Amino acid sequence: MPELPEVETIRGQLQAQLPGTEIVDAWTFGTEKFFQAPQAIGHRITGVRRRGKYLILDLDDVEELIIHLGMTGQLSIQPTSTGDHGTDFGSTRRPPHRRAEWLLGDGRVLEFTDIRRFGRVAVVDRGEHSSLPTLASLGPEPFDETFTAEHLRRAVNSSLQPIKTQLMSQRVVAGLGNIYVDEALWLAGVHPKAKRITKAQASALHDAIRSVLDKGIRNGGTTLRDYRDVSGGSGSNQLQLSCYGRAGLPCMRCGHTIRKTTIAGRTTSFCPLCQRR
DNA sequence: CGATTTCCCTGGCCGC
DNA sequence: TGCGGCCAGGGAAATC
Repeated sequence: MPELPEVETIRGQLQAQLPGTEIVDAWTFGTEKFFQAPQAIGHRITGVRRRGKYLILDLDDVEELIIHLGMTGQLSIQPTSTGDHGTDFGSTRRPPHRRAEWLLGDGRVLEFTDIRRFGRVAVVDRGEHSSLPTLASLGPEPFDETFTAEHLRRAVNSSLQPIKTQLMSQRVVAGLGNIYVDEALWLAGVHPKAKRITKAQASALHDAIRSVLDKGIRNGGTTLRDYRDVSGGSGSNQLQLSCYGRAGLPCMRCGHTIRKTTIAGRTTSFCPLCQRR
């Protein structure tokens, strides 16, 4: 369940290791979500950016290799010296959930493993995101100056959908998923089914969103089950969660029992006392 | 066009 | 021990 903090952690590690290297070969699992991986062959990686939960590897500043990790996607970089790969890259035996690999000019291999195949790989002209509708209509980055409390209030109040549904849509603000939405709403004291928020609530929620994401990044992400960084390491933010996954347990602020409900098809935890409608 | 629903996937876990 | 059933959930497509 990589959300913004997990993807940002990975982005930083890739940015430290990839720029300047050329992609000289590629392999793909072959199904629709991954088959574009070889289109990156022949390009040099010039930088690694992130938009929401999407990783964007700039290719010669004219194309982009876009990787979404979905629910269980993991990236790793292996040196050739491990002997992991044979001399014939194309016919190397691979683990069962490997979805794509990119052979780099210096012999290293960028590997994409994704058990449940909710991830996705795309190669597009720079900035051409129409084939990825969510990316194309993504809201502002939460740490960008264009993401303000007023933007948040206006966007939320312009729709009749519950606030959690809106925050999950990626259109109001980019990068939040189930974990950090529950954390932010709890921290701000806003009910997940609220349909209108006051200026004071918008301000509190704006700050809470930045706060929980910043904390997540500083903790190297939340590892509940599958998430690992590029080195295979776990994050530690799962030890710092205040609300997500705590249904039935006492609220860490007021002691009332955290309740569980379903919103937009997603399990939602909240404190009925701290987060009133 | 916006809102709602369904589907994609597999491993882990629970109860019998 | 084995197995059916359920759950996790981001995003895209289909439907309303």
